[in-house]
Amino acid sequence: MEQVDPRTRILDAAEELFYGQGVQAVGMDAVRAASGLTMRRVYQHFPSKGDLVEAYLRRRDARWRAGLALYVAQAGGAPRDQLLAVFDWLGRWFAEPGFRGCAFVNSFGELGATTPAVAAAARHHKEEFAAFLAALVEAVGAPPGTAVQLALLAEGAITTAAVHGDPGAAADAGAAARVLVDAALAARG
Amino acid sequence: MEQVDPRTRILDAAEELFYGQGVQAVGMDAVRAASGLTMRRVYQHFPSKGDLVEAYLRRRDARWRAGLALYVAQAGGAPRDQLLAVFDWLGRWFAEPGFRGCAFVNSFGELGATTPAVAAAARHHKEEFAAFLAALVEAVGAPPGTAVQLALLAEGAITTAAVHGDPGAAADAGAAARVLVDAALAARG
DNA sequence: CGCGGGTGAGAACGATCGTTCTCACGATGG
DNA sequence: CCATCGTGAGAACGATCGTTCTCACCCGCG
Repeated sequence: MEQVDPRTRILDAAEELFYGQGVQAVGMDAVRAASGLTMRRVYQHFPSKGDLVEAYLRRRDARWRAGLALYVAQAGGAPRDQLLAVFDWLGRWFAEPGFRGCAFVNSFGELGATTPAVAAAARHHKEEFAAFLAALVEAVGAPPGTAVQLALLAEGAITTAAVHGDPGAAADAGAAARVLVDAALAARG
Repeated sequence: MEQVDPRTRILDAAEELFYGQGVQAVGMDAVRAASGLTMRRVYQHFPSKGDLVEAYLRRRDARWRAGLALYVAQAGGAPRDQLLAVFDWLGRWFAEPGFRGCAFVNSFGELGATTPAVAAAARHHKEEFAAFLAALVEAVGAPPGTAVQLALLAEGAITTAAVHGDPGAAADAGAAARVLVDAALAARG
């Protein structure tokens, strides 16, 4: 029935478990069981748990940013609408079942101090997101500093929504973003 | 020489280790060694690691909020200056050696899904911080929604400063906060 | 003096983890 | 038909973890 290639099945299982419970809380045997494969096959594709963690973060980064970019692009309209669509997208993400905050922030807190690759993955993910915002902000015609501020809002919304279990943080952040963007545009004249 | 009471020594050791490396990455024996006590004494004060983790989070929450409140109170001046002093204080915290983000967010990511007490501690910490901000915002005369927005900025600054190792996030958040507060006052004006 | 209770120091225990190995089996090629 | 190789299934291994136990020792009280 499931003809998905083994690597994908392992990554799917790892992502669900690592994200949902934390990396250290999940044993390799749980990943094996959830993937429906044998231990041998798992280690054949990922020689160590560290490799699996890195692959999990890499794939999640790519998917997350692609999903955001797609949503924003389809939001179409004026650059300003695209910018604010970022916060709509966050709100949808927050409302998904099993949402538990940013996988990179969570991994960073758990392993960042001891596993440089995890810290680097988190930094990379946040840099890419900041660059994405910066491009949108530039299209709007606001100064780069505004992009940094919007990134802080988005970051805070992710964490707040996770801890409080309240997707409404996205709307709060979006409202603040609108004020900041308009203020920056007005100041620039 | 060290006549500090054992409980404090254990909590000091636990805080440094748990915060610096993550809770799961630190074994009870490391806490024992860092506290300079025996295993028996450690378990005498904290019957399980979970108890120690909860005590660590409780004490850190109290200290963190007391430090913030003290700084803001001493900043004196107009309510608006007190509000912005919050971000000064964050900047000083970010610049401290060993800063590694919010202990509660880190613990939440690591254990929140499996340990309800940790999730509750994180929620409580954030609620108290939000309430603190709300009081300052009310004193300024801005609407409550502004406090929520400032909380998102602060939250985002903490995470961003941690992941990028850049204390400048506090200044960025402070600048955004000033804009939001002034805009809210002008709108209410 | 003797003895009971608490202590220090660390070994021991059982569970769990990441990783590797065993071994019977099934497909493949000569 | 037989030798070979890779596989599935899971046991095994060594390390580490949280927690408890052992035991020699020291204290104050009879």
